[in-house]
Amino acid sequence: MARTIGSNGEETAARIRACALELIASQGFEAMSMRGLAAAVGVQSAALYHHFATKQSLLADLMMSHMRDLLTAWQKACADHMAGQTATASDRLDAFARFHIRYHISRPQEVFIAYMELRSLSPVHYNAVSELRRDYENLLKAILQDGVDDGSFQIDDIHVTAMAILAMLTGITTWYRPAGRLSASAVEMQYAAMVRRMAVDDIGESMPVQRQAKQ
Amino acid sequence: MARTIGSNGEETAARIRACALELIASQGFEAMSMRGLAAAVGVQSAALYHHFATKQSLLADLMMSHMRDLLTAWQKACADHMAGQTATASDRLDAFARFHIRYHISRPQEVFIAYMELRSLSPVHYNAVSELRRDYENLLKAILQDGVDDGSFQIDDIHVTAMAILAMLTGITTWYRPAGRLSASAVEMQYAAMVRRMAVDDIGESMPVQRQAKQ
DNA sequence: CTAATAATTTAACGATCGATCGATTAAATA
DNA sequence: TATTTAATCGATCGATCGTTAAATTATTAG
Repeated sequence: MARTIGSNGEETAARIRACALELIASQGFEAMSMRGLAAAVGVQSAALYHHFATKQSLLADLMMSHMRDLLTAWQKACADHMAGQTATASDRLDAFARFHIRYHISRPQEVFIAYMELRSLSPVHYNAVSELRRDYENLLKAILQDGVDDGSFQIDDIHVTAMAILAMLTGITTWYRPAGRLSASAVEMQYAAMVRRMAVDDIGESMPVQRQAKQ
Repeated sequence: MARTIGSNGEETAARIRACALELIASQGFEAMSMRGLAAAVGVQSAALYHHFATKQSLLADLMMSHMRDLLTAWQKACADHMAGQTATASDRLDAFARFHIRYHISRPQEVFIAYMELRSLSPVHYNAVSELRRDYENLLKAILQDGVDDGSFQIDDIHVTAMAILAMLTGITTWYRPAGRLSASAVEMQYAAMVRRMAVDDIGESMPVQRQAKQ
């Protein structure tokens, strides 16, 4: 026999993925040609098809990987930060916001593609990615619901608030640059504060249950 | 002589623009072919070049028109709503948010294209569109700055807050559907409330100037 | 009615697209 | 070493891309 697994093929596949991320993020999926991708990898275009069946399946692979990594990273962040102990809804919302910001700032290309190239996916792949995205959105919604149930959050509509928070946070990648005026941690802090304000209405006259004052 | 101006050409150009909006919004600019656009208009592809020099200039035309219409509409909304009289920063922020939501909800395709196809523009057109976009962002920033100056807003960073608000509001177009669970006015009300919370920190202990309680 | 011009069609150019084929190279097992 | 198979290359397929040139139709001024 010969080359069983992981000799050189996985390394090339990884390089293809990395180059595809860069090219798709900068040019868009439709604008990226397989020949251009092959040239960036340093290989002939035919070699790409040894690792990915079609251009479409390459995009699906990238987006599914991103969503799975995101969900896994959040599980790990949960396990790390609050090992065993139960946290308040406010703390969990804060942790979620900070996690989302950090993760998205550290992977701008994957995030950009995941939100921009949904329409380039075939219906089957679109549904698969959408399902994972819904899972992620539901994580935030569950936190918001808990906060509403125990009276610590004042929210009109869970879905609307969740969409607003996610759009606001994900939008960071459209303007944030590591070499810019603000550090990543400063951005994280400010956005986390805004998320808190969106869920907790600290207005004097309209207060329901007893308040646990954050910060 | 013959057909001087606006006989039939402008009508066709308008139909081209309308079909292009739909196709670009659903497929993306790169994925839309000039032949496909011509078929949607009900004309041969060569006829498109009588009205637009290139595919690129068609996109630039759509995006520039959108940005100009947006800025004009805001000026008109200002003139209508607060004729002559000076409004508080809080009222102006509320008006801006509601205007932005209404305008974007009523033109989902233009908005989607304006935010998604920036990278498909040539450098020259990109700079021109970016300039108009910066003008629009500065309208919001000026309101925020006024509110900070007179003590009615509690904001860490004007730029960050403006980016957050715009991302949050513009994101509405990614999930809102006219036939959906929520009416446009309900969405407008909820988002306007969230914007107010983001600018005005109604927390009890950290209060500076006297408060004008909204709503 | 005629001349001029706007608007559109027919036909095609060169380029590039995603994808495929068979041949070739490289590595690892038996 | 012989054999097997992963990996890549060189060449190319048919389709489609944006765009153009020339011919044709439609419209209006003079």
